[in-house]
Amino acid sequence: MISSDLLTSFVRNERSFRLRMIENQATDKRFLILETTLDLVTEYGFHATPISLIAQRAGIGAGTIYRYFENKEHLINELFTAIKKRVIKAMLKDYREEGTYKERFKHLWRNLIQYCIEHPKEFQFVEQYRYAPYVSNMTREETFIILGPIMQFFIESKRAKAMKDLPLYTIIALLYGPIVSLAKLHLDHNQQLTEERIDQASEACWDAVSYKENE
Amino acid sequence: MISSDLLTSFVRNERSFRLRMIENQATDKRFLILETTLDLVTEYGFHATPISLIAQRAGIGAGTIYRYFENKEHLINELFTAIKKRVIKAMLKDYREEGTYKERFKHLWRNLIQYCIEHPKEFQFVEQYRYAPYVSNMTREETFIILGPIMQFFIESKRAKAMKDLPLYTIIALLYGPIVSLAKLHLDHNQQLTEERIDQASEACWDAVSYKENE
Amino acid sequence: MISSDLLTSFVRNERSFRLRMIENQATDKRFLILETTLDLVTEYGFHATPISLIAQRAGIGAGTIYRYFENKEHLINELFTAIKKRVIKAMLKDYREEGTYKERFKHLWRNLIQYCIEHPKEFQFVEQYRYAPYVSNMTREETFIILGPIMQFFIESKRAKAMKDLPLYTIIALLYGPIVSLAKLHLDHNQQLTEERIDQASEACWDAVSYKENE
Amino acid sequence: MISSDLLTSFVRNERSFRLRMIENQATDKRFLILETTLDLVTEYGFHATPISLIAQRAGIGAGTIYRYFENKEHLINELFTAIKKRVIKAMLKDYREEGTYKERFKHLWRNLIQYCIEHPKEFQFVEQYRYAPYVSNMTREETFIILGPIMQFFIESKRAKAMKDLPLYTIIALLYGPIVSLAKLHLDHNQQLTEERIDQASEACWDAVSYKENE
DNA sequence: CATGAATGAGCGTTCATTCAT
DNA sequence: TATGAATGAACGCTCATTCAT
Repeated sequence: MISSDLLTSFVRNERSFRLRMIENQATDKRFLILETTLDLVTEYGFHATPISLIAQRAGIGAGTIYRYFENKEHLINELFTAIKKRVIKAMLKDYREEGTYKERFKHLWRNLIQYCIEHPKEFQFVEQYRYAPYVSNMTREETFIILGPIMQFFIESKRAKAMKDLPLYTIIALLYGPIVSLAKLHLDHNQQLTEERIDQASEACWDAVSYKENE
Repeated sequence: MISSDLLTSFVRNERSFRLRMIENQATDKRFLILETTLDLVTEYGFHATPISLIAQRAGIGAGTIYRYFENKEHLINELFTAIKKRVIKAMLKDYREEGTYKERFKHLWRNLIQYCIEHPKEFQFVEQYRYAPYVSNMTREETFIILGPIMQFFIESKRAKAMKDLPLYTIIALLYGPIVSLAKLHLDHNQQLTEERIDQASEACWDAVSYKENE
Repeated sequence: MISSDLLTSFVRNERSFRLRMIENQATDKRFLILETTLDLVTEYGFHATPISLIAQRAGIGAGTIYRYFENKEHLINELFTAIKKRVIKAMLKDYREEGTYKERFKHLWRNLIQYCIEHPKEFQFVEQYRYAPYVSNMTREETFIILGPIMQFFIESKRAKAMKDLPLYTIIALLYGPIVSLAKLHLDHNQQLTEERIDQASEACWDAVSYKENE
Repeated sequence: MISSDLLTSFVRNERSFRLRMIENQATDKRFLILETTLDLVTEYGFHATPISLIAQRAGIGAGTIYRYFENKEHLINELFTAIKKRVIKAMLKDYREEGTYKERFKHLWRNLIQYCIEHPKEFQFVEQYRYAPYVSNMTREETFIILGPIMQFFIESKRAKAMKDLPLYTIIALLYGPIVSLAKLHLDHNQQLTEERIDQASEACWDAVSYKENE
């Protein structure tokens, strides 16, 4: 005979298990919709991927999408934010605040370009909708908040005279710009961006922002 | 009585004059449509600018646009090509194959960023539709043909050991990438990209692609 | 030890009690749905009040409504009938078959207009859906059955020469029509329908259907 | 040989003829849409008659409707106003400011009920949408402006002591209410509203608003 | 050649209804 | 029995494109 406590406990666990299942199912469906949207929007563009197609490809009803996202614009914005977070996370992967500034820079820089190359859809999506009129400003501002740690690195590097005393915006442009261009050229022309080339480019970028004597 | 030859000649001239007029009118109308499209597409985005609005703003009938462009996609593509040509032309403005490589580089680089800043609509348009799925690949390849002279400069610079021996793609990415990023930040955040900052950035770009000892 | 009879009886009572509870709960829920529907439909109109909203406002699940009503149309029809019954009941409140015909008429008439003014939602609902295509004819015929007692009054009044010998339909129109119009004007224009004005109007209505010399 | 004046005149007439044709075509199409809408909305109700059905029944494209009406709501509102104007016009048909007040009243009253009976669709439409939430208030106010002449009649009648000194709203309710009720009953129950019955009813209405001694 | 009225396919979105839990 | 997530048909509306004038 099972003790009443054990039974109660079982029932409670059973319920919380179910709740978790339901929650997970919902999360999964959200995720499914987002990923399907990413696929299609990258392939066809925002306006050429009707909600109905997303639903079809996701294997769900069109109306279901509206249970998870207020409308198409919100869906895109959430996808945007989700990807941005992944990008930042990837960039900071295995990053430690140790070693020379150059080493730390190269770590971050390579993480980022690696992600762009390995996740072409995410990269294309972000680049395509970066300044599209229907990506809300709030989303763009959010970006800056999550970018905080990286900004901190730049500021420190400048203070330590490892980097030139350039405005933050200039530094970002000098480092992020080439990544975008390289990734675009890589993906568009299907030409191999080898380890060697990535290294060359990262060295060149460091040359752009660092003092010459500062090796 | 007028000689038949003269009359024939007059008639021929008359006709060719008319043809030229018509041609010019036609050219003007093409131009008018393209410029109006640029204005509207930059402001509202491709899918938010109906053909009817372009016609209205251009002061012509909607059907007329279809006499000059096969359809909306072709219109965008032609606009894309037209702007690209203007960009290259602006980049090569006052460019002479004289002086040091650095000087020549800085001339080209500044010409380009200057154009982007002074022609925000053209810049935004190109950036926005650069990798949009409905901009045909042909157009993108055409770009490379008109970019010929600039490529030539890079090849020469490398040969003269003024530039590092990097793949052309890498060089383009290192120089063009920051321009795009800077211009975007400038236009988006309305923060002044002063002469000083432009110079700083161009110096940094040169540092990226040139040998350190190579001043 | 309890006698088996008593136990049986207890169980039976227990069951019938439960049944009654369930019945009451069911009745309550039906009522709750109907009232919520009335509120919302009056405020937003039939097609602007989704089932889901009714469910939400009623604090129940959307599916539950379908346990009580076959579909939305049936729900409206039942609401219609329910309100009609209330109207008739209100009209006959404190009505006695005594006094002069005029007095009795005025009692009924005032009861009716009073109800319309005091229950604007019910009034509006009935008026709005009176001849809507989706209110079934059966419902309208039912009205006539419950209107029996009032019809009786008209017939008697005519027989007693207190009322003109007009067709029943004409009498109804002459008495009910002004009530609807007055109530509509009252509710729509928020102008006070004072006791005095109600009395004036009821007198006028009596003048319409009674013989002049018949005071 | 035709004189140049005549030719010019012909051309001018020709053009204006064409313009008129175009104008008429447009007017005709507007009218066609309005009448088709009236038919369908009366039959099925506003929300049960999709734009697509109106287009189909009118033999035009769905999009065409939007060239003539901003949206569905506007279409309904314009139909509402158009019908109201017809009603007022019908009411004032052959009306002269001569004869006794009673005669004049009966003329107006009979005109109105006649119109309601002879134009059941127009009548039903107005009654159905009179206080529907999507009929704008402006439209309702417009009604009062076109009703001006009739209001004038009431005011004069009261001043001449032909009518009781009742508020205007009360008079309207006493006279218009029965018309609506009679017409509804007539149309709903398919029972003949004979000349005799109409006369009886109009007499009764006059009794309602006039002084007894005032024959 | 230029026009713009007409078209209708196709979109985003809603919501009555179902059904697994 | 009650729920509410899921569905998908159906809606209002837009706009690229055509074609009679």
